[in-house]
Amino acid sequence: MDARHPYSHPLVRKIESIFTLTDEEKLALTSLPVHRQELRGGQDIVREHDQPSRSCLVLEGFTSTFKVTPEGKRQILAFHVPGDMPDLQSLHLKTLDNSIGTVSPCTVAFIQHEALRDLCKRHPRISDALWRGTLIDAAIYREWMVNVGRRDAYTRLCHLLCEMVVKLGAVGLAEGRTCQLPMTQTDLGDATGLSTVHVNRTLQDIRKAGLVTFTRGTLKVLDWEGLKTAGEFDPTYLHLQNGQAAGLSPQARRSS
Amino acid sequence: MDARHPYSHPLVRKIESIFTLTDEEKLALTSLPVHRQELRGGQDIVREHDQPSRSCLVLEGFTSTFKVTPEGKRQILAFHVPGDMPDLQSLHLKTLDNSIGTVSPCTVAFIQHEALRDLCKRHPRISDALWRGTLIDAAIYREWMVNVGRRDAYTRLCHLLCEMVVKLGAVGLAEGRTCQLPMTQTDLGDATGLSTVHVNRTLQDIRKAGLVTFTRGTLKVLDWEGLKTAGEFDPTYLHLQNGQAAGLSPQARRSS
DNA sequence: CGGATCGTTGAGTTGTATCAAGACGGGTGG
DNA sequence: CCACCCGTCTTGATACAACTCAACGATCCG
Repeated sequence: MDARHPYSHPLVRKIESIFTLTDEEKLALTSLPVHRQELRGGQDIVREHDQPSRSCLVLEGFTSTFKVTPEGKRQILAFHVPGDMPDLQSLHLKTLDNSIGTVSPCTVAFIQHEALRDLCKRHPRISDALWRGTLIDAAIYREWMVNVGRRDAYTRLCHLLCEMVVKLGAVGLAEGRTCQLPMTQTDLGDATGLSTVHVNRTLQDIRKAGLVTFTRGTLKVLDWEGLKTAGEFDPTYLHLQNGQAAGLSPQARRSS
Repeated sequence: MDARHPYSHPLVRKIESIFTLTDEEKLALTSLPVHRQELRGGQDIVREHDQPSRSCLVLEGFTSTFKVTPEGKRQILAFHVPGDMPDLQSLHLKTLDNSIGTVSPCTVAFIQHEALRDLCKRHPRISDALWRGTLIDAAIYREWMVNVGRRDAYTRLCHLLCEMVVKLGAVGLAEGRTCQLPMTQTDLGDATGLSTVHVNRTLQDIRKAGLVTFTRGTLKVLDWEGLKTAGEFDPTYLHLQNGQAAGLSPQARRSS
């Protein structure tokens, strides 16, 4: 068990960042029956038009939500980090309208809808917290739409890098402003609506400007203020509590 | 009261398209205290960074959710039609991350968060129905991201027109495949991430192809199958029940 | 030491933006 | 009832951001 997180269950951690759970609620969460699974990178977890009877919780690694157009173009709609439930929506919407796959090797936990529904019925506050989580996902979609629709390639990529650093910082996966980012340039292109070639050239520009170093899997922010400005990044839409929005790790936050 | 809709309260209508409400639930919904307001077109209802203590329900007219970048570019994130609650999310997220404004003259009803929270606590099924509604909003954001990120102008606009016809059909506001669409070409551009000029030229192409007529606020679909194909339109993401997805008005559906 | 995946570069093309100006049409006031 | 105005729609000319195609270099790994 991690000293920083007295309750290691990721759902407990996540909800406790919003309000304090009672012992009964914690017990209900930690005793949820789950089915753990290890997955390689680049695998599908669920596919568009599936009608799953369970949702998944990311324990380790990165997953993405995406759709593919009839011509075979892929649009990544979201990246998910440990603690996220990328297809919680299937609890209320029978048919999936997007696919979910792993970006890097992952550990995921599957939870039956029946168990989740039971949990929500018995614990309305947990139900509300899960609802809130899906509302934040929607807020991120909104911001990504602005990104893709109205910003140029340079701004778009800076914005995405800012978001990833802050999201990872909020779950304790960024040391200072350095983090593991396993996605390929093709992934970044599919997430920002750009071609791989253009992502490559634009990343070079961002590096040349001295904002970050970013080589195969690790991102290091050299100039956070500069990156934020270049990416027009305002973290309001992530709806984080307290100092999480600063993109600092829990340790750094405690000492600030 | 409208013969087609024995309960004219828009929330009752909307939820009853998913499951049957008990009399008690209907009473709780219809007796919600609301504050009605008439608004002209082009007015803001709420603004980014507001912390509202109420949410609004569109009774008549069209509203849009949007954000504006630092350089003044606007991205419209959603259009809302009567029966929608465009800022229901503020019930769980304190600070708004987007603005909402009227596209055409509107009648809206404001409902205090306190009343909504009370309603949800007493009636978990209604709470779930509202949650479901916000999940569908998120599904629409996802589809729009594909639209803006991966489709060309022609396909993008066809897709948007398809969506509007189906959404309006589902609430009984489309006669056959004709409906009122009060947005300007600038609005369409801001929704699709295109410039006004390009929207204009592309609409001309769509008209020339014989898919629609679209002048002065009314859209008439001439070739529904053609428009659907051109727009790569698959209504799964709207998560409608029954024949609503066909884009027919309730009358047409009944007789089919 | 292949083979596969990912990153990098160059050259040529194109979809869409921008700028600028005119046409239309509905509303308002003289 | 006409003149004017403002928002919207339309058209033309030009510019450029980003795409495509194609090839080559780096790694990593079995």
